[in-house]
Amino acid sequence: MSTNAKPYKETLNLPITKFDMKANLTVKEPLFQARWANQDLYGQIREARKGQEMRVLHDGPPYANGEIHMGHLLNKVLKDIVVRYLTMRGYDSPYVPGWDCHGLPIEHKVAKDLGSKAAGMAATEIRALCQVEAMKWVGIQRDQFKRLGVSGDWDHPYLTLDRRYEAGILDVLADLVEKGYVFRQLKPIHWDIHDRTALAEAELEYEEVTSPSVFVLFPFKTGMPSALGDGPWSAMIWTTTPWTLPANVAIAAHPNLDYVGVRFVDPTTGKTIQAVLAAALVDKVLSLRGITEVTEVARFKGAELESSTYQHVFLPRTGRLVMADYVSAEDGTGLVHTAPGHGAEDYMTGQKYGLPTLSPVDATGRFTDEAPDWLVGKGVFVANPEVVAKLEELGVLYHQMPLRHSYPHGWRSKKPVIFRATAQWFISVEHQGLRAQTLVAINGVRWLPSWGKSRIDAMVGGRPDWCISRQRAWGVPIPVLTCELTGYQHLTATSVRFYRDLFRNEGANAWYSRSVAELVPPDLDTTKYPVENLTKGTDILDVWFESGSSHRAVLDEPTYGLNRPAYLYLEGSDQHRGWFQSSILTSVAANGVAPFQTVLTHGFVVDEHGKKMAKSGGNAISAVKATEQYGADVLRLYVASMDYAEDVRMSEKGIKEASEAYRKIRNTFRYLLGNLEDYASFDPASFEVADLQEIDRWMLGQLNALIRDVTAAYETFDFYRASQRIYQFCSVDLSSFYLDVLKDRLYAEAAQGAERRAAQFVMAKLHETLVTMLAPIMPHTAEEIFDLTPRSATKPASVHLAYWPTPDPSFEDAELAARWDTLREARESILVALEGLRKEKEIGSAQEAAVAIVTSDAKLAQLLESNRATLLTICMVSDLVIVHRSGEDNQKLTVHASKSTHLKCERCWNYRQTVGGSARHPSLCDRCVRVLAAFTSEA
RNA sequence: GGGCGCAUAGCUCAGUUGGCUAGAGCGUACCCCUGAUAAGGGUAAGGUCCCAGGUUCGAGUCCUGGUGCGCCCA
Repeated sequence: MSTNAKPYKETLNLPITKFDMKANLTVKEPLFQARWANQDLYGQIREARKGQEMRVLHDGPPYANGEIHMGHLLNKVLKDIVVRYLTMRGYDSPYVPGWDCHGLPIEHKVAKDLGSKAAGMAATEIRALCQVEAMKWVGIQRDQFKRLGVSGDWDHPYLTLDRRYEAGILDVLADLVEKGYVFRQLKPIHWDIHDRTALAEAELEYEEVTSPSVFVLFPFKTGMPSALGDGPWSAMIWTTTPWTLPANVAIAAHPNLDYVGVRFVDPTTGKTIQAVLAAALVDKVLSLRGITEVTEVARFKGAELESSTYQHVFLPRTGRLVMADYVSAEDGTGLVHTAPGHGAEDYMTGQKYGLPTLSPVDATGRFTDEAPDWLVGKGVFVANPEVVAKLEELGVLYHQMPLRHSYPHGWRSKKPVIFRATAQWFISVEHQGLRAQTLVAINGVRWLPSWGKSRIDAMVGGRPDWCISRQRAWGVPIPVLTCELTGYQHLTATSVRFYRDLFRNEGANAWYSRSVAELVPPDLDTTKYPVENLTKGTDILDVWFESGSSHRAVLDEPTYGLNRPAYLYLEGSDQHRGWFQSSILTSVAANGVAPFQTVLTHGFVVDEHGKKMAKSGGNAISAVKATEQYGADVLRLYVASMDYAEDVRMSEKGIKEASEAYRKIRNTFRYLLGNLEDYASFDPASFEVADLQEIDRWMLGQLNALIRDVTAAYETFDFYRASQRIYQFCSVDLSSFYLDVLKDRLYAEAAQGAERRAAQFVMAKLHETLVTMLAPIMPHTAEEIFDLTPRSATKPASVHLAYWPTPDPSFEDAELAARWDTLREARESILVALEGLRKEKEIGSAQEAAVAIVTSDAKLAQLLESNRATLLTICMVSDLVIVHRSGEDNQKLTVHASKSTHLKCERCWNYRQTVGGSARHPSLCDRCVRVLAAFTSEA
């Protein structure tokens, strides 16, 4: 008999499964995706949840340009996890992905490809090329998002270039026009005087140039700080753009900086000069002309200058001193020449103080007749020396010198650009208290993390009016007709709605392709403004206005089947300034309420050192390549394992660690499936709960706790808590404990016996629960597992149609759980003792050992004694005795382990006293003899 | 320069209202098993809790100031 160990092995119930240990995700995932597409799983889910409470995660549209990167992956995977979870919880949670298709980067790309040809092309032609470019990337990104396993209505996404969407944008605009939010105002923008075109920040290239820098004395008129005493005093300003002096209306100082009034003698003219400038810059400025003798007359804070006025040096204009935080004592004089028509900061300050925005310069960079006579018709750069000469002539030029500095140039013309004020369209944030209303609406939204609220609060609270016009071709036109004779501009709610309907039928291209006569809206009086005098506006809307209108264009659009307000907006934290803000502003202005109930933000993907991940930085991991190499489920598990509220660190090492975690989870399922292979034929209705052993009940109690914890984590979008909890459960509670302990029962007991069936009952529960709770994170693997799940007749067609698990109250047992804590502690001590024996080469497996526990704690001894059989089982040792020694002071237990003196059962490998008790099976223990007897009779 | 954040073992995370001899899993090292086997089990080592002050009997936890990193703005 000693030679036929093999036949005994064949009487064991060893695991069998078709579920491969090797995931092979890169091959399998596309197959599952194809299958889901074929069976229209997304449609099935919609159908299954029809009529249930709706929870819409409204997709923020990524820009249709370039391949997806890790930031996209993070964002889309988080969204998909949310949507899948909500669906399993029974909500109707549709997901309509979108793309932001208009805007500068695409137009810029097209213009670059066209080169010099672009100049002569019609807007319609450029727009057609832009559309092709945008749609190309929509296609590419869509495939890449789908490859990540993101579930949604990919065949019907929303596109901002879609006719319906364009109409939606104008619908919002019409509301805002109707309510009086939209107005026109001058604003300085970057202007290329060579190409006669407006430029965006992204179209500027900075190059070194030499400019004439001048120090100019502007005489104070009134309100100077009293410490200065009697005048005359001058404010000394410094500028590198003398040509902007005709537009000077103010001088800016920093309120907290120290300023001084100094008296010195001009070494050339011998005249005494009294000038005010920043205290920190006096020595530097005077040394420019070698002046060493100086008297400080007074010293004061910049704030004291606020009420003073001055006389413009060559214009009959009184300017005023204003306060600005951007003023520094780094260079210049600490007093900044301010021309709101010729600078971005100047403009902001001008808005704050209600200063006029002067810009007496035409599109070619020549002074208009609003400028002084001696400048009219001259180009601004040509005029620089003339302005300097004039200053000198007037005796207000303290000093001049050439300065080498970086200056913006047009990307195409390569020529220096200027700031020039042009009329732009704005949305007033003060009109009808829009700012205040928005702040109230912000207060009613749930911001996650909570600091998101203070962030957007500060941004909305401090933002200026919203400039919504752009001088570009690729976007939705601001549909305004201008009468060239009178200058009248027609933009009314009626006209905008007229174009809305037109765009809905023909798209925004109609504005460019149709004649003016065809575009006359019903409320425009052509007797007053004859058609021949009308021209079409060439401005388009800011793309943030476009995407910010998605609550109207998408959520309110019946064809998408969504609703408003959205349950959730989920984007990176940069969108507090971007989409969240543009959305809530337009929504509050148009509808009076926020478009979302909850706003969840995530951080940015950074590298392993916490540095930003950038293509140019050489530290970027390609999302597309990583997916091809590791599989979407691994990356999804990786994303789900990190707290995205902060920056998300991603590295090759991290992905490898995620792969290991994935394999551990996968193997746990493989083991569950391997032992459930014959469970399909088992009727669970015939199962007696009473057959469950104590460890099984304990396990089901643990599973309840797991369900509760994981559900709570999903509810608060803390997926990392969920995935880590599940992972540790698989590793600690299952693999290294419960499933390990279960082996003896699963393998050695009778296949159909109550002992093994009880174990399988628990394993089936574990399997079913875990696969459901993991499905949002690893949808492909979950489906693969679900396919192989026993009792396939009653289960849904896909795990993604299943419902979220709930704890089973019948397995709540606090007494049992507490007792098991003690038992597991005892087990820990026993394992340490076994390791000692192993080191001494006394034993290999635990089964070879016999253990004695000694304790002076009577209660503990009693508890252990009454659970002796259980403890024996969970430690997998062959023998166990508990000794209570009352005299000793070892309160804790002591473990004595030794090699078992029993013989090894050839079938179950336990060392038992009963081995040899059967004549028929002399190498087996009594249990195996009993099982074999039944086995034989069954067969 | 300003606003909003973040900083605990190699990695990912725990550490309620200040009481910690700072925990978990993974990874690592070593060992066992060979009936989950490109698997499984065990044991162990690993931290001046970013730095410097302060409050307190006591601070990873509170305050102040730095440093580094991210987003947004200038």
